[in-house]
Amino acid sequence: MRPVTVYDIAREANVSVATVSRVLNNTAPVKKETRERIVALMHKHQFQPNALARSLSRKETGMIGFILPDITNPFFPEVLSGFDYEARKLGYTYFLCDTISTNEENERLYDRQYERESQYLSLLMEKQVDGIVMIGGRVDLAKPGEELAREVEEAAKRVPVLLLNGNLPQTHLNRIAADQKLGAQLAVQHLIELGHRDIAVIGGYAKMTNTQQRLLGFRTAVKEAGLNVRKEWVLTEGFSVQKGQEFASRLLGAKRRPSAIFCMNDLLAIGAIKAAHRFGIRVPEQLSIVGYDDIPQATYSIPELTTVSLQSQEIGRQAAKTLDKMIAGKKVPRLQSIMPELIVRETTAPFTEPSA
Amino acid sequence: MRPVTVYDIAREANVSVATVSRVLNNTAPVKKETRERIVALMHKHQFQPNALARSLSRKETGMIGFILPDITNPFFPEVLSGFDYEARKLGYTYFLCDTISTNEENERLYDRQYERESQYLSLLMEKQVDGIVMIGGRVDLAKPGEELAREVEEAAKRVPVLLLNGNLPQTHLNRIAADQKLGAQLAVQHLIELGHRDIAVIGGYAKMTNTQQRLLGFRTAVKEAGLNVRKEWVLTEGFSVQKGQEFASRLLGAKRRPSAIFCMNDLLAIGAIKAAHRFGIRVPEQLSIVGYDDIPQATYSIPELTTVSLQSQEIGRQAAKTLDKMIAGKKVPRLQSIMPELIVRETTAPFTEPSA
DNA sequence: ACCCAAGATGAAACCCGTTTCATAAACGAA
DNA sequence: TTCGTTTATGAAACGGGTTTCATCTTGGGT
Repeated sequence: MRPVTVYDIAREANVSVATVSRVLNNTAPVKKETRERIVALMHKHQFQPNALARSLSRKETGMIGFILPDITNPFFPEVLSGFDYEARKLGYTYFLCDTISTNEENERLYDRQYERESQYLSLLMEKQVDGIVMIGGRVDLAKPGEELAREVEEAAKRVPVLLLNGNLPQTHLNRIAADQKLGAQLAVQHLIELGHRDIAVIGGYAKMTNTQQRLLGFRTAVKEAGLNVRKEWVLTEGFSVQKGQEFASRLLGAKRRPSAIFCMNDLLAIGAIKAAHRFGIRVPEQLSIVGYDDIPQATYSIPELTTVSLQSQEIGRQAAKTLDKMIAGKKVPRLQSIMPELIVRETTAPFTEPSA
Repeated sequence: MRPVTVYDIAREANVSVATVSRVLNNTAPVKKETRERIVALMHKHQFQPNALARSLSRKETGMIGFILPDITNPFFPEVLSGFDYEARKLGYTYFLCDTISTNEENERLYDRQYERESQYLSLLMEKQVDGIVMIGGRVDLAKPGEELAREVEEAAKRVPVLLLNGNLPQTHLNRIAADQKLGAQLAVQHLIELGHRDIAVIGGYAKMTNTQQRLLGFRTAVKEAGLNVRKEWVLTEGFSVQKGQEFASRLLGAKRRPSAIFCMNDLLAIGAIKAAHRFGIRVPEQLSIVGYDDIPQATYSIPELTTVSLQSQEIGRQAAKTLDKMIAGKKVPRLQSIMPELIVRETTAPFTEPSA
């Protein structure tokens, strides 16, 4: 059966479609009696306005595109859940756009991510979304090719675009980002206060803005304490538990080993804990570990992770609110900083001289 | 500036919009020369067809609604990622509909879930999605009120609806589900083969189909082995790490304690490991633990979790493929069963008499 | 009793594609 | 050369709402 339309209602109520539209949207006064008649008919037929038609003429859809690199990385569901909370309140629905590629074996490949982002960008514009938020991927690449950046800027001319936790150098797009440098500083200062002097960093990707920022924070904190950074204690290129385990094993297997490890995210930290366990090194008594992100899993491990909270949910919430303002044509600050916060749990302890 | 439309292209190319539409969709032969002229103009103006208008007349949108209870529960991103993979290949975009409520303090509330599901159901129909997939929530309630079930059925009359890992009694909706009973049996049989005779179960919600099925599997396996189930060793109502810790603490604090615990999901199992750790009980030497779901986090813990894999990604993939068929009007089996698989890792070991 | 503003409503245009139907031209077979 | 197909293309309707503009009532003020 054909769905019922405003025309059906209008005909049966002996009014024009204009009047039906008016009661539907409350956009002009309608005689009480007429209104009631129409409302009654709508209920009777379970009338549901066709959002496509409505959006087509209104030129607004209430739809947003949310582009992220990998939904199975627990950091993103956190952000998303904050975003969802506000977006829902504001009456938006959103398309989830995951840019990761997986092959038939479910292995995650990050190589075609930028291509995916481009595809989604234009797909979303065709779908006439009211706005787009991007997190990770290209947004977090320190030096994207001219072309990549231009595409995003091009999109931003047609529809509000908001970047989360990243940047696109040489563009001036609105963004919300945690202060990554500060976050790293917080973590490292904490270790230093505990008396650690031999501190390693693991993880991240050298090309990423966020990684560079965190590394910068690390270096700053270390230098401020009058210590220096040992090259072989800076291991990058990776963000997974697997990688964390690898990196930490390399550190712990060496003749001279650090007494503390700062990890670029919690997944790495979890891997580091596992590595320590394999080596029979007790955490935090013999090795302190700090993570980054404060994903829920940070409290699942034994011992629970000391980490830096990026207030992921908060970023998501702000994103929804800000994008809504942009859509409404209001001014919003070019950059909103989110303050990271150190969460001290169980993987850090005062430095003690190895008793052996 | 106003986006360019088929009319703009048509005018400039001195043809009618019909012809433009034809080259756009390749739906009828167009003279080569004309086609090239049009294509050139499209590129020149970066023409992007308005998906709303197209969908409005085509009566198909390429949009799907994906309703799930809580994206921060790592099981769902897994399913979603499989779904994403196939859906993308098939040319669909999807709305993510999270039905959880969060209050300002970010606490997750499950109380208004069914209400949310209803809202999303009608929202999605208004948006004219081509299909809807539902997982968790109402779909997993053993005895939904008449009204709740009817709503879903009502929706299913207008648009293909596919239920994942659940059921809606008294309706005959298509679904894809792992054999929950079998999964539980696998887990418990494994424990029994290891020599365990005192086995507890924790977690789940008594009202949920999945919980009931798993409980059934548990009971079946136990009885088949000639053992019996102790009431105080069946603790339900919860699915979180927190709850797992609570339940396990209760079991381990009692005078008589089980030698193995079967957990209704991995989160609970992680909680159980933590509890054991608090009690100074070694896993798996003194206590075997089996989880359920095989979320990625199952390998993050120390020791790594023995668990039952529901092949979450596979469920997601099947979902996309099946929904696509339904949309195309093809016949699909009413129920597709996914075989669970036991993944033996490190939290289970042969039973040994307490040495004390 | 008279006028103006506000209330109530309809006709028609508009949003931007797709699709049907009709017509004209080109092509190949008889 | 003629007829039946294809090929090529346009006019117009359609999908289902919103919105502008015009018209006709009413109600309140004086």
